[in-house]
Amino acid sequence: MPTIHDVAKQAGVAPITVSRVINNSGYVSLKTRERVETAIAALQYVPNSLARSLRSKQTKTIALVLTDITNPFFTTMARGVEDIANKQGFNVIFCNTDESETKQNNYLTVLLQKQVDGILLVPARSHAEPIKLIQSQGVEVVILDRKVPDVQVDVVRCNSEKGAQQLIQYLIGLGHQRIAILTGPEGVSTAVDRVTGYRQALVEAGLEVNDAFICHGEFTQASGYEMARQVLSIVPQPTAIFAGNNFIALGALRALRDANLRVPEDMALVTFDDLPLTLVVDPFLTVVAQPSYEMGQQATELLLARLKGETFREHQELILSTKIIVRRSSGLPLDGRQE
Amino acid sequence: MPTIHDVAKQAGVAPITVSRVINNSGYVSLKTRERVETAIAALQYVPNSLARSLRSKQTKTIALVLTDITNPFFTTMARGVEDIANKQGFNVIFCNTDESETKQNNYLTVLLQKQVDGILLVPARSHAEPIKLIQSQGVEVVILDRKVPDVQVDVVRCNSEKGAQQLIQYLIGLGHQRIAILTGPEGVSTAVDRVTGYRQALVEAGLEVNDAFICHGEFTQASGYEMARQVLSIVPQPTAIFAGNNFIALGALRALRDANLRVPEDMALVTFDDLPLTLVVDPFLTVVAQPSYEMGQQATELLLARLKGETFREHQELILSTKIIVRRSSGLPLDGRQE
DNA sequence: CTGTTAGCGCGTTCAT
DNA sequence: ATGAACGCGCTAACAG
Repeated sequence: MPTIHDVAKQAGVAPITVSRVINNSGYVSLKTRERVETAIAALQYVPNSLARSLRSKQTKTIALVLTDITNPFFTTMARGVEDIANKQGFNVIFCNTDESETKQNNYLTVLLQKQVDGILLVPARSHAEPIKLIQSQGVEVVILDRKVPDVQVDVVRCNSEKGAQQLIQYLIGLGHQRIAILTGPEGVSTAVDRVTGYRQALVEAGLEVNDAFICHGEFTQASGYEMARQVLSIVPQPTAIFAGNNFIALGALRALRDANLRVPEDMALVTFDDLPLTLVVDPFLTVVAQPSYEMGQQATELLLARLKGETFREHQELILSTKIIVRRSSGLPLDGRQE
Repeated sequence: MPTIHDVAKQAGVAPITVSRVINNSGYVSLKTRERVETAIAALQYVPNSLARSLRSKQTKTIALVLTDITNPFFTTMARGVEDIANKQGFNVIFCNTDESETKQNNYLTVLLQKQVDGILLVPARSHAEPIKLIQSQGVEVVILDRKVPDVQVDVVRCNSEKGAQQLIQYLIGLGHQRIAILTGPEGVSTAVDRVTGYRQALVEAGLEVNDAFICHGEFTQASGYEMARQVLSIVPQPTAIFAGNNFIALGALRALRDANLRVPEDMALVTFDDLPLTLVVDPFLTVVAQPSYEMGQQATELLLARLKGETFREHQELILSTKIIVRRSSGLPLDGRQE
């Protein structure tokens, strides 16, 4: 492959001049520029960004490390990240950890070796060490979607506690008293916070909290299915189910269908996170929607601002607001039902 | 950040010795190795893979360039790629082109600059140039899912023509005579091939091909919705709809629901590609399933074999077989219907 | 506006 | 079993 030297020789200039043309840096006369560009085209020259980055100390690349690339919540977030990054001349590397901290840490190591300028991290677990590792290498990092204790770092997320609380308040308002919650692992902040919000809503309404109605599993359809079966076996059954994310909701929906329970007539179902496929799922789901695209955008802007040298700023926690979207799956007030 | 020199100094050895320890290459005495490893840990040394790759001429990284990262068909494929690549010590960079050739070509340029060892490409359009560009830079490439004319290259895909033909044969067997096909852009081989298979099945059954029943759009829900509305306005209406991919099927399903048509009682619906969410979609869809995970695996193995120097082999086209999965959406034989 | 010098961090080559 | 010298391809810093 041709190098910058070959181009320089062909154009009859010094390598640095070629460099200036490529990067639009410094002064180059129009005539020289044209000769260089001709040579570049003739040789099909492609700059080696490894060499460039080694010298310039920046890769113009950031990474987004997320936990489930099959979930539209995260792919939408990824779009937000990519759009902002590209606009500012940065490339994005996507890494999928499958909610595994081991996979996550392997990726982080690779990314540090590759000298990415910054990392956007949806942490698989609430541990500070991986974040501190990144920071110790002088690489900027912003945490997305979840919070992590005991570490100074920028965070962009939504308020899971409040979102859950409001959703449960809504269900209580419809007359529900036995509400089950099916959510993610205990080591993940969003899963835990949603339970906290759930408890608060019940307590403030003077309702009893039944621990059997609180299920921790995975943020997957399969786990949602299992957890739903589990709570359905409780006597007396809940009258409503709150799914901790969109995939859990889909799994729960299947379990309800298999149990010949109609939604919402026999069981109300609500969830966190909207799904693009939500409009083919019957019944349409009542959800707490999080602005995932904006979360990606904001986190990226924060990261890039730091890369531009705004390191003097305090670390900040940006909390975006959620929105309840009421659709059919939450049903009508219970008193209106004929049982 | 510490470099290999810092580690060497700390351990009282030459940099090259540290290199040997890191890469497990050459002879290093156990004692020296231990001293070096202690120094690495103490300094929190992370090797710079830019420098390493610049020197060694390989990045141990391949890229997967695909057209829609929100589609489970492709994310499943991505898993297949990643699993094989990681097993062989390679990292994977994922790039999403949104079916845009412009985006695709931008990514290809970036990837070549980053000196990836190989590229797996789901081409956005049937043009040979992007592929020839990659090859001209001495980078290995394998084409996935779609075929491209006028270029010598490895391809891993399914037989869209045959899959479509079989599916339509099945519908004809049920008694359908007016079947509409809603598929992707005319510039994409899979979209075109599915139409070809559709035509063949009709012709061989002695049925007339009505061009109004052939719709090209995008491989998206929105486009599926629009195309479905369009064919529903034709008099006489089709009795069955064949969606060119899973997202088109979901869009069509919504359109049918909005038009108060029941599936399959009023209209049969079949599609290419299975969906993990298929089990929450009502009714369950009859599909031609493609082994997307295996496609990713096979393509990666082919690519890595080439990277290991098996360049002498002829370029090959690997065609994996599809499978018809009959579920409820295709309905019963038409004669059995009461109309 | 253009060029010279030097070096980013690492691994290949050859020597000891 | 270990090390010295060199260069991968590029650009920062300085000179002119």
